[in-house]
Amino acid sequence: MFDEIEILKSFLRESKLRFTPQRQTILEVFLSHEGHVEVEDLFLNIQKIDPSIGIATVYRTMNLLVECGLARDSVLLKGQQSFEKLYHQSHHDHLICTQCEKIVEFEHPLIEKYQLEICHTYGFTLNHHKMEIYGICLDCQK
Amino acid sequence: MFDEIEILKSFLRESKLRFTPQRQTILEVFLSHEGHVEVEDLFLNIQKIDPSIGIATVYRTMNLLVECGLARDSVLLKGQQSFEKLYHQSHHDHLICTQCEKIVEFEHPLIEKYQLEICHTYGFTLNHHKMEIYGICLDCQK
DNA sequence: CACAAAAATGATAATGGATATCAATTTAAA
DNA sequence: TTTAAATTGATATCCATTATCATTTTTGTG
Repeated sequence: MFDEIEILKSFLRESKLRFTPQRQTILEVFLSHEGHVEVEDLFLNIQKIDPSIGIATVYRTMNLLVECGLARDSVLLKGQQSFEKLYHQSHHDHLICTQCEKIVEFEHPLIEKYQLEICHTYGFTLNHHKMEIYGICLDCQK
Repeated sequence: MFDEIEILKSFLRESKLRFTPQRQTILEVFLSHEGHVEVEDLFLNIQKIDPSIGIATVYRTMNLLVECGLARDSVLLKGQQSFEKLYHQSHHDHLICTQCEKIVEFEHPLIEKYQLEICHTYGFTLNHHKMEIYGICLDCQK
């Protein structure tokens, strides 16, 4: 919580931008969400705290959070733009139920290893990866 | 080429829809593309063959192709809707250069194996998966 | 503390991709 | 051939996101 605000502050300082109450509120509400957040949900929760904040500022600020590495675009929900936390999150992949759209996050160390192999084979320098497995969860199988 | 048209035809028959010249043209142009196609590119190439086909028909037909399993939404390019072939394609994952956006398709048998393990752990029935590795390709490293 | 310059904000207009509408055309089947 | 249903293309509409702009806020300087 503390760290993230410091990261945003120093990013803004370096870019000659300003740390404003609106930006703080938006960051805090974003951090309070687990997993993947759509802009709409984010906006609703932000307005509970400060109804004067406009949707344009939310979009602008979320783009800043992506730039400074605190958030990234989540590619799970196609219709709307959505985000997930990046900093202080252990890397995880996604198991997605195709029926109820439940999302489970998981880690598998060997997948991390094989992606290195693959990069080597094709001469790529590894950056990051995304893996999504689609299936039907226990609840929906009943 | 032949198979795909038969699949579309029988899907349309079952749904009491009709196989039209426009739908045939759109399917053929779609199949002639390798990898991931944006609607815009698809539309341009369709118009070279039949300039009277409208953009609405392209969207409508692509949705039919997704419904009958010949295509699926590609999640690589976020801005525009884009598609990739599903039928007669061996399953592959993607290696993406974050600099030039080049896409290399690869397969790794062990990844197929570990996703089964993961599904078992969480009680999911496996459906399919998607994996994307991001890095910098040889050309861009120079 | 006051003041000027730069940046941020909120309201709203503009944009652009995707979908809905509708009159005209085409198709299938009787 | 005739009729009902589906399809088409043109275009209006929708809606998420971005751009614009007048106003407000912030920062830093004297």
